[in-house]
Amino acid sequence: MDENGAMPAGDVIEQPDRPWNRGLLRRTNERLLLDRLRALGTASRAQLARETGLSKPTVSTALASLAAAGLVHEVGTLTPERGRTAVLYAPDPAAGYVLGVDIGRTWLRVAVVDLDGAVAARADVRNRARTSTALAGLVVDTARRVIADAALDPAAVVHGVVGTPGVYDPARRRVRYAAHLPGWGRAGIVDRLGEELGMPLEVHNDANLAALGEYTYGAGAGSRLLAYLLIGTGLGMGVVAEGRLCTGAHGLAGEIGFLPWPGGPKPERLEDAVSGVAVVAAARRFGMSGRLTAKAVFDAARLGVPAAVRAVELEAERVAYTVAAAAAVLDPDLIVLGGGVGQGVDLLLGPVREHLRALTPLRPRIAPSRLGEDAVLLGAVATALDTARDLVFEHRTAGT
Amino acid sequence: MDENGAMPAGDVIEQPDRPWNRGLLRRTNERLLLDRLRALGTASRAQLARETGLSKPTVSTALASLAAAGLVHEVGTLTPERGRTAVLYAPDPAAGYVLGVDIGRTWLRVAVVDLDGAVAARADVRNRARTSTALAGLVVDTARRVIADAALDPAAVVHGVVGTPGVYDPARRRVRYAAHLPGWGRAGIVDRLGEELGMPLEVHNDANLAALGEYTYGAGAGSRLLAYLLIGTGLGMGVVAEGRLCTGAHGLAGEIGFLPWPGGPKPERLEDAVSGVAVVAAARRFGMSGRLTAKAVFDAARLGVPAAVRAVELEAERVAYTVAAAAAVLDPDLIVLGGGVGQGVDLLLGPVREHLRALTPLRPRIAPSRLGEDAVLLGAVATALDTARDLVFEHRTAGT
DNA sequence: CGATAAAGTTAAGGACCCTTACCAAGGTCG
DNA sequence: CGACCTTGGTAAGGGTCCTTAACTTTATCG
Repeated sequence: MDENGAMPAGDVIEQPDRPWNRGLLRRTNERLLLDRLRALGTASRAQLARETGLSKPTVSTALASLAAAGLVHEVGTLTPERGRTAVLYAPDPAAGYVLGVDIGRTWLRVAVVDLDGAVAARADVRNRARTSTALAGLVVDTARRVIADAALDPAAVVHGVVGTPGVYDPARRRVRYAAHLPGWGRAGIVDRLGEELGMPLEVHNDANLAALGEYTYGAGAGSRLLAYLLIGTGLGMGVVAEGRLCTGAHGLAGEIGFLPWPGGPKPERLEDAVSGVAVVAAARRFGMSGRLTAKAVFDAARLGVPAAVRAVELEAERVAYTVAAAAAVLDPDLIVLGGGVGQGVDLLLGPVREHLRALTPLRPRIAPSRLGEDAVLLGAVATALDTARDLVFEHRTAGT
Repeated sequence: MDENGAMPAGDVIEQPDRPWNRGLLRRTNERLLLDRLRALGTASRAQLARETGLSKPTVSTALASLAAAGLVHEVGTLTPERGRTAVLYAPDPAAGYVLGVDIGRTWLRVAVVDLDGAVAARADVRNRARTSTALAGLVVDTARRVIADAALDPAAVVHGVVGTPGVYDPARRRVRYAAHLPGWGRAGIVDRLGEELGMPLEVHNDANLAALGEYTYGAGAGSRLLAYLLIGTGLGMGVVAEGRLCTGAHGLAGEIGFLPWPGGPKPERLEDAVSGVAVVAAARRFGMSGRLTAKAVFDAARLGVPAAVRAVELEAERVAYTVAAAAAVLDPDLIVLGGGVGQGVDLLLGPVREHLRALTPLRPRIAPSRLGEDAVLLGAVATALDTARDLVFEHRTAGT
C-alpha cells in the first residue's frame, strides 16, 4: 500500500523488530483503548475495561493520558439501570484533519475531513489547467481555500492523499502513465505540492482509491475481496483484499486496460474497446451522429434508439469479458462498476450478468457504484485517515 | 491465508484486541529473540542484545527461558578479535517437526522436516488409489512410515499441510473442484486424516503451495509479487504477494482455468486450451498419432517433428495469453512456469516472450520453475513451518 | 432508609525491563 | 610477567506498568 506513497511520513509502520520495552507496552495499550473507543463511538471507562480485558485502574490512567493529549474527551454521562452514573468518553474528531484530493481530467475535488471522517469543507472546481504548473497551482489554491473555509489552522491538517490517473513512482518521485494530464508526469511536482501545502502527501492511482472508497463508505462494506472497475475516459481497476489495497509489484495491478482483447481483427488493448470513447465510437459505427458522449449514448439507448441500444449491448459484452478475466484471476466476492459509465449501469448490469453466465462459472456479485463521482475523493480521504490516525497518536507520545 | 486451512490449531493468530499485559510483553520479547536468532543462525547473547536493542540482562534471562523450553541451545563458543570468548546460541531445529504432503493425480509425496526446513525423511509413492478411502489410507500409511523412517515420536510432528488439486472449503469441511481425484470431495475426509495422524492439518490448493514453494526456496526469492503458473493435467495459478498467499474471497483466486478463451469458434475455458491435454490434442490435430503425452510432444518438437513444433507454437501462444491476462490484473514482477509442461519450458520460454511483446506492454520476468516436481511439496512444508514455528513457541509458554 | 449494583478510586504487590556497576576471560604491550 | 584494553556475562537496585483487592461514590429499588 505504501509503495505508491510519497513521503511516508516517518515510521508510522510498527517496526516488528523493535524491542518491547515498557514504553511500548503503555503506548500499545493506549492505542488499543483508542481504537476500541473509535469502534464503540462512546463508552465509559468501566465498559472499556470489560471490553479490552484491561483493569479498571489501567483504563483510567491511560484514558487520562489520552485526554491530556487531546485525543479523547468526556462527552456526557450515562445512568445505567441501576448504579452510579458513568462518565462517557469519545475520541475527539478534532485531534487532526486530513486532506483528500481527486485530480480528474475535468474536475478537481478537494475535501478536508476530521478524524471521524466528517467533512469540514469541500470544493469541486473545474480543471481547466492546461499545464502541470497551472494544475499544481490550482490544487494548492483550492486546498488552501478549503482549509480556510473550514476555519482550520493549516497545521491541524496532518496528512493528505491525492488521487490521480496513472501510477506514482516513489523512486523517481513522479507520476507515470497519466496520459490525459499533460505534463503531470514531471518529476518533483508532487514534492512541491507537499511542500507548499506543508503536509506529507501520498499519491495513489484513482481507481485504487475509488475501490478503497467503495470498500470503506460504499457498496463494498465487509467485502473480503473487492474489485472496482473504473470505466471512464480510460479503463482501470482497483483491488481491495481484506481491507488492504493490492497494488502489484510496480503499482500497476488492475491496469486491465492492458488486457489483450482478441475481439478485433488484430489484437488491441482492452482500454480502447471498453472505455467511454469506445461506446461513442460503437454508436457512431452503428449509425448515430452528432456530438456524442457516453452519457448521450446511454440516454438514447434508454429511449430505444437502435444504434445506441446496439452500442450498449456491445459494451456490456466487453465489460462482461473484463469482469470474467478479473474474476478468474482474483476471485472477488464483489465487483463494483463505476466511473463515467456509471451513468449507464442500470442499462449494463443485466446484460453483463447475462453474458457472464456464458463466459465463466465464477459469478461474483456485481453492483453499481454507490459513491458515484465521489468514490475517488472518499477513497483518498479514507486512506489519509488510516495513516493520520497513526500519525496523530504517534505525535502525541512524541509531544508528551 | 488461513481461510483455506482446516483446524487452525488454536489461536496461533495474535488477537489484536487482547490486552498487552506484562506476560505478553515477556513472550513478545522472547519471540523477538528467537526470530532474530533464526535469522542470524547463531549468535551470542551480547550480539543479540545489540541487534534487538534489549539489554544484556534481559537477553540472558529470556534466552535461558527459551533454552529451558528446548527452543534454543548452546552450540559452541566464539573468540572475537579481542575480548572474552562468547557462548553461541542457536535455535534447536528438533524442537518440532512438520509434515508436508503433495497429493497429485499420479504421485503422492510426503516429507517430514525439522524447524530449520531440513528434510528428516521423505517418500514418493505412486498414487494408484481409485477411491477416496484408499487414497486417505495411502496418505496415512505413507506419512506414518516417513515419520518412522525419521525415527521420530509422532507427537513431535506438530503440524501438517496437504497440497491437493481443488479448493478446501473450511465451512463444509471438504475439498471442492478436485475433478481428477474421484471421491476426494467428500466431506470429513480431511478431518479423518488429521485425526488418524494426530496432528492439525491444513489443506491448500496445489498451485498456491507451489507458488509459495518457489517463493521460499526456488526461483521467486525476494519477489514482491509472484505468480506461479501450474500447467499440467489442469491449469492453475498461485499468487504470492509480499510473502503472503492471495487466495481470493472463496479460495478460488488463480483459477485461471476459468478465464474466457475467445480463440475457438465458441467460447471455451482456457483450461481446455492450455493444459497438457490440449497440447496432445493439438499435436494430434496437426497429424501426430499413437499414444501421446505432453512430454512426448515436447520431445518430438525438440527433434523437429513439424506437427509437434506447431503444437508447441500454439501452446506458447496460449500461455502468452494467460501470462498477459495475469500480468494486466496483478502486475507481478515474476511469473514462474511449472507443472507437467515444465518439461517443455526450454521450448516455450522464447516463443512466449515473443508473443507477449505483441500482447501487452507489461513484461514481467518469466522464469522456469526451479523446484520442478517438488514445488508443491516444498510449498506445503514452508507453509507448515510458518505455523509450526508459532505453534512450538506458544506450546512452550503453555507448558512452562 | 438500607440493600444492591455499578462506576470509579486508592493502595499494595508483582512482573518485567533497564541502568549501573561489577566480574571474567582472553589478548596486547611495556 | 603483569597492567591494560576489550568484550561477554552477571548482580543489584530502581522505575514503570499492570493487576488484585479493597473501598468510595452514586444511582435504583423495595
